[in-house]
Amino acid sequence: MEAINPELLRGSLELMVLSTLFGGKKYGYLIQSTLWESSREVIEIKAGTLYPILHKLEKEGWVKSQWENDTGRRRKWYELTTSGKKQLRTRANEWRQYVECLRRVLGSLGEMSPQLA
Amino acid sequence: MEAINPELLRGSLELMVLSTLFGGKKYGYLIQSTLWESSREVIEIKAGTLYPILHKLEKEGWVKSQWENDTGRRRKWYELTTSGKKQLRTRANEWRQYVECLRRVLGSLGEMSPQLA
DNA sequence: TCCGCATACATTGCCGAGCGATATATTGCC
DNA sequence: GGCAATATATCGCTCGGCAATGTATGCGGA
Repeated sequence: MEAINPELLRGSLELMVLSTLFGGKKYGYLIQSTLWESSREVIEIKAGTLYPILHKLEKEGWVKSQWENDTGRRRKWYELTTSGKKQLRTRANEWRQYVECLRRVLGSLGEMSPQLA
Repeated sequence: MEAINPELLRGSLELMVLSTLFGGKKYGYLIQSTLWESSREVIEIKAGTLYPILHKLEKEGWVKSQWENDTGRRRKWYELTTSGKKQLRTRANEWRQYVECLRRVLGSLGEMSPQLA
């Protein structure tokens, strides 16, 4: 018995952050609001979750950051690195595989009384 | 800003166990192997995870159990209750909504170099 | 016969994700 | 002047999942 990467049984927030940065360079607070909107007001990543994730992503070399000093607001801009894009591709594929897997496991529920919501 | 049930950001193992029991009455070890097969050798729920889940599901009233005393092997059979079926329906819908949500968030990745795996 | 493996259930303790709470500082509006 | 929104950061808690461990039985092969 061998199994899938157990990491993605747990959260997919890192994936979402990486994905959001794929849309272009962003700072923390902007990542929060972008994610909130792209998920149609569903995913509300908390500050206490987001910043530690960003620090980790940087430590792993998947993003690089730069402080903005010119304008008034103090902002730290994050950008995907090459290895970050690779990581994103990997994670996205793992996610798709996991979804497909769950689809199979839940397959038999098709016959369940199909009450939506 | 309001958000979805944060529980399913975490694991979906309870959902999988409930779903497996929808296929009929089963004992712990059989749930493990059924899940393993229905997921095509991907989901390997560990004993240290499964049994605490089953105890919790019973405590919540979503399953009921009965010890098998006739045959040699000592087995505890679990069965979905009515409220358990309702719970399963709810959880399955939450899962589908979450998947749809992620699909939207990852939507922009469609243009990413489409290397499979 | 008996050793080892699969079966079968259970509990304890650890790890780590996500979050609430809190802290700090600035901008903009009423 | 005061309050909300913006912006980043850290600490400590909770809880899911799992490795490790314990116990016990049935079965096949050497």
